Amino acid sequence: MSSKAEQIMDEAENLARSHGYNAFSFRDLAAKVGIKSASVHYHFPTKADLGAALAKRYTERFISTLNHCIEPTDTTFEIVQRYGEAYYQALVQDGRMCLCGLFAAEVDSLPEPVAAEVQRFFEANINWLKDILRRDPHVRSEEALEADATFILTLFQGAMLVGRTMNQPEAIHTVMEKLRGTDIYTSRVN
Amino acid sequence: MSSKAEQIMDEAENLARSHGYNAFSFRDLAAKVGIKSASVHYHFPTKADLGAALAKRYTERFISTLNHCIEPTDTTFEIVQRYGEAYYQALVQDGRMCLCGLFAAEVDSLPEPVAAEVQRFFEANINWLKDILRRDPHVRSEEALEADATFILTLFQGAMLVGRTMNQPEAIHTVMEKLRGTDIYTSRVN
DNA sequence: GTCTATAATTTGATAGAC
DNA sequence: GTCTATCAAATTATAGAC
Repeated sequence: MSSKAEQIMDEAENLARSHGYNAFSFRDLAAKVGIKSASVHYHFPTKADLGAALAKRYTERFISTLNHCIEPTDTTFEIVQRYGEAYYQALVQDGRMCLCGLFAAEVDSLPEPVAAEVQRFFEANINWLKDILRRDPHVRSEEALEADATFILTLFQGAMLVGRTMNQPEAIHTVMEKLRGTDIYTSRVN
Repeated sequence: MSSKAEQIMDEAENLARSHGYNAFSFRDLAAKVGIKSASVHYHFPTKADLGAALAKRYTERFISTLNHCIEPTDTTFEIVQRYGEAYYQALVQDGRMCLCGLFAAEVDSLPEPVAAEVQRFFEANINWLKDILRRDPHVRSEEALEADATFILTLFQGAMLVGRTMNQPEAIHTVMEKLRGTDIYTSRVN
């Protein structure tokens, strides 16, 4: 991947995380990068190609970031708090949505390859959360793991959506605090 | 409001709840209704007018539906279950999103009057939930009311978003069940 | 209220020069 | 790799006849 392609993806991600897939054009994007729209097509033949590449890179980076901030001694509680904090930082640093959360809303009008990547993002999140919960001394059934992971994912996706719309990013911290009052942290130390 | 305008809104709502605001056109809509796009402009001068009218009607109907399915003897638990069930039914009956949840994702590319209506939808939901929680024998501070209402709203919005994307509407029931394991239902009877 | 016709703009995409 | 030039299609919206 050339550095120019990455630069294009960086700007495209900014636009997509603000306006969504349907509301940014190759011309908007080219203007941000400082090239012409025909040059964008050289790197990404179609908009679907670009969209799928964006969602894939976003997923890989998101999961990678999560993996890099857990220590073997961390409690489930601490890790899930950091998971929520990742959403908060993504929202508050530049006021932008989760790329795949936003794409998910548009899923019915997304080219199929892009929609598939968005599904993979959610799957990857569920699997990551299940792995974290599996480390927990409290043994859960497979269904309980799935349910707990789904609960955490949907809660933060919703909080991000509502928090951005209402210009209240703190909504993410609000639900993070309320999450303490659930049975998710059965083995919580403090 | 003429019956034709309502018919236009009905079809527009179907399209918008599938594809979002940016991915449906007056031509798509006119074709569904069986008229020409110029005739749609007669009823709604601009797309922003239509979008705002859609969001406003949706909010009023959503809150009205909620109000019509509570009985004085209902417990907080029962009412919040029905609140979640409203999301489930909206998703499973026709596979479509909450109109304002979808619009919320697009908020940065929405005409300002439409964005304002979407904010009002969330505000109305928070206020409705706070009123329900206030009936509860368990006394809460104003901040606790706000936090609990935000928690419930964001959870179901997120579950709807993820559930539709993954073709798993049951995700809403999953989080509904997990919601029982929180301190939201402090005064729950059963 | 609905139509035809059309304006003005934007969109995703391609051909071909450099 | 990037450009100019251009295309075909779609978009929001308006004017004016019926």
